[in-house]
Amino acid sequence: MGYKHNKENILETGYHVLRKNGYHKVGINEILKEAGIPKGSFYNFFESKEDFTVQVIQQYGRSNRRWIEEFFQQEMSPLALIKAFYKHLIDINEQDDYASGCLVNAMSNETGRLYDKLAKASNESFESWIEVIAGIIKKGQDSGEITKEHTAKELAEFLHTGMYGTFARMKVTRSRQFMDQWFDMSMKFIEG
Amino acid sequence: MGYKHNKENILETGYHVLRKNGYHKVGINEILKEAGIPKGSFYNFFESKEDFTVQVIQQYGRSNRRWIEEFFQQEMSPLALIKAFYKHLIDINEQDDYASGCLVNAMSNETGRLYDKLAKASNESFESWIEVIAGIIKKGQDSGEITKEHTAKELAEFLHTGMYGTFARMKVTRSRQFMDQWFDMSMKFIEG
DNA sequence: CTAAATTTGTACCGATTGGTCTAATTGGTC
DNA sequence: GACCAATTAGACCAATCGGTACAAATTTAG
Repeated sequence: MGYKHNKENILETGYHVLRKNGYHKVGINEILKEAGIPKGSFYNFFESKEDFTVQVIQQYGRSNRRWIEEFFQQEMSPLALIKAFYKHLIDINEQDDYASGCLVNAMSNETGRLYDKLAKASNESFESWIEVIAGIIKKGQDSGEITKEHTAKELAEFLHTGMYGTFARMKVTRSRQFMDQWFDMSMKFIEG
Repeated sequence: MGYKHNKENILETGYHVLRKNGYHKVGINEILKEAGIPKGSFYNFFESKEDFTVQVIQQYGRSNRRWIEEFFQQEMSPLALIKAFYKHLIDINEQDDYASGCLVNAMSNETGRLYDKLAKASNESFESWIEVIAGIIKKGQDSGEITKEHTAKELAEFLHTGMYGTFARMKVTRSRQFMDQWFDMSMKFIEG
């Protein structure tokens, strides 16, 4: 049967709260209230706020990797897949009213140099996504759609960190203008 | 003669503390202690923590713009200036042990969608820098060194937001590897 | 059915948060 | 020297911070 609460639901709630507000703005009590659990349960499952956040990042890292893999199953050419992928991410941020960006980008910027465990978790999630994206880019290089001037991994990192950079602009301008502009320029870049 | 403390020094202290730790991690007391001033003086000069941070961003925005303008006074071709500029920024971050990145990037990501005044200040600082960088890029386009495939402003924004994106990676990997990689790819991009 | 183990719920902890208040002091101007 | 405004100093505030303690409730194992 299991008990009343379970880790996965708390982590899911934590993901939403942390993605929107960042690490230091959010208190444990806010997560408890949002998830509807008492403090005793939280500290039964998690050692500390930092340990909790590490697990939030890890769970999101895994589920987002699965999502990316599924996205790339669609019947399109590698270049078309990459374009559809990043266009879709921009759309998601627009629907979110430019409120959050990516949890890993937010955690990396805010806590990456402050807490080793959060840095490690953020880095591992990022790298696991890059693996998948680089895989598709490699296919595009083999078919001649994508430039061979740089390795597939370099191109994947260039694209994904480039998008992260636009999140800062997106949040202060509350607009997708810079993301669209980045998209056009970046896609031109990888086409060679 | 003036009184014991002055706004500029407090703002300067605030810049260092906020750049390293972000907005929500830092308490007023930490800034007071670091700047060596009592709370009464702080709230004599500033209405609130948010008002203080706005002024920190504004003062840094102005002084950094002056610094960029001076940097571009050096006797080099526009393309060489752009390269020297971004290489220098990477060097600065290495000397800082990858601890901080850029205040405006940090504030934009952490607070851009949370506080209107901080978003406005961050945006204005960023745009004032882009103006100067785009000016040099324009000269490079006129002399044929830099691609005309995109406008000078678009290229400047692409470069600067791209660098911001690598700050997230820099902070979690504590390395300049990604910044160097970004530099090589971006400079190839603007050369056309 | 009982005993052990786990989870739940809440009261509580010292420390810190952003901010207020007021009295004393300082500086510039008649 | 007198006067007033600005500055300085720090005690104080309620609210919240991350975390602990522990008893009660519940589930699982034998």
